Amino acid sequence: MAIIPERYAPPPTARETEIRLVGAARAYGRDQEVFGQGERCDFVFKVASGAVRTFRILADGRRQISEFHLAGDIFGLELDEHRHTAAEAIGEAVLIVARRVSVIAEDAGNQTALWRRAAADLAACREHALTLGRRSAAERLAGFLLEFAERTGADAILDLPMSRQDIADYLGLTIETVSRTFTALQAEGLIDARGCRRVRLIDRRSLQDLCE
Amino acid sequence: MAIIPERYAPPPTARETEIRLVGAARAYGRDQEVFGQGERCDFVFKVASGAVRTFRILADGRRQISEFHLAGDIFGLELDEHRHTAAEAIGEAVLIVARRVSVIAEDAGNQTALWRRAAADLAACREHALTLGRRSAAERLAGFLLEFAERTGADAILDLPMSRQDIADYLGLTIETVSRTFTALQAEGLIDARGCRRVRLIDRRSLQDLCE
DNA sequence: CGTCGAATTGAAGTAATTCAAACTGTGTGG
DNA sequence: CCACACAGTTTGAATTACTTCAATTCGACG
Repeated sequence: MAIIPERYAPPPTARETEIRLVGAARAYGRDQEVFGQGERCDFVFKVASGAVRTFRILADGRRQISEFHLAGDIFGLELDEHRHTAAEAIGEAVLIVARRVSVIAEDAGNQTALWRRAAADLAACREHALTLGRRSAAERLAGFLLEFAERTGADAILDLPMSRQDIADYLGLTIETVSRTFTALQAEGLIDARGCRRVRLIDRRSLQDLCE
Repeated sequence: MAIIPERYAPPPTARETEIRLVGAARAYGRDQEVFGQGERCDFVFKVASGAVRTFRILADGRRQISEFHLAGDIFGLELDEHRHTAAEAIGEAVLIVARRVSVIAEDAGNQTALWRRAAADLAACREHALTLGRRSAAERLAGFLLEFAERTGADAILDLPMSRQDIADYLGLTIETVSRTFTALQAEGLIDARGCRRVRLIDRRSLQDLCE
């Protein structure tokens, strides 16, 4: 098949695409549940401030964090009637809460935005799957730090809102392995971990190389 | 916040949702590339017969298969201008090839279908991430066999189109571990592997229990 | 029946886990 | 203001699930 290039406007990047979402603000405390697995999904959320984790858990408690949601991110919109994932505030957080029906029952423009959002999340999830399936602990952590830096637009100093346990459950590792890997990256001079929530990226290029 | 249940029509399940897709049929041979990572994504595909793998690869060749696409499945629709994933026919396959623009530049109805498809894929990808991050080899393989059985509507006998290497790269394992795990599941009487492409599910309940 | 790629099996090695102890830093009460 | 408590983190030692490397064995096809 001849692949014939054709022109179309480059789509806006993931996080620029705006879904119209109107609702009330609500404050959540540390580790407070936003919604649980199996609940009806009648609401959609947008992070006004703070951070949220969405995750799936197995019966024996093993947890896989799907995503961390930071200020500006929309989350909690699922296809199914009931939730496949759960969500909790990581620290103090303020969320905009909107009715699901007000978001999905809209015009074609919003439908397109909806699709863009899902497609961007899907691409990110596939990248995450590659990390979980095929990368080493050091590669996972390096990738996580760079991803976080990019998302927050941080220069070199990162203030991580999440605990080591959260990072471990995001990266498919144990808390001990995450901790040891932080230590190792520091020993190699790639990062400077000043306190467990603050990290300075020293050698970004080497971190990048780690993730290929 | 009071969670007020509200009624809305249950959405059709993932694979029922039809995206209008018109295009020409094209035959692919074993392991033939459908598209590569980085290529422009001007086309969308639907499997008429056979099976396709989509995957991401790292610079050193490590591969993570994102999905297996079977008859009726649509794939290859990405948000970005360039492909983040690659696709290859697993065996002989016939695909319907449609222009991307003919799919995304449509009415609200199709936009909704587009979103449903992406949302369903996203839910599946998150489940996959849970598997890759948190499940053991036996749990992964049991889950894979059950997922395949459900998707193909097979009663007990499965005819797997993909090799052990494909399964390994889908499950984030090595080919040897997959092979050993097949042997182990057989030894425990959960499956009967008659030839490496044909599997009979004997104790579905126990397989289900393995995945929780 | 022989060939060749794919799959299985075996033995040794290793990255990450598990279990356990020590440390750190932050908030609290004396 | 210091000592204490405690939750989170780091470090250490032992274990293990999975990988790696190396032979076989299987099975499809000429």
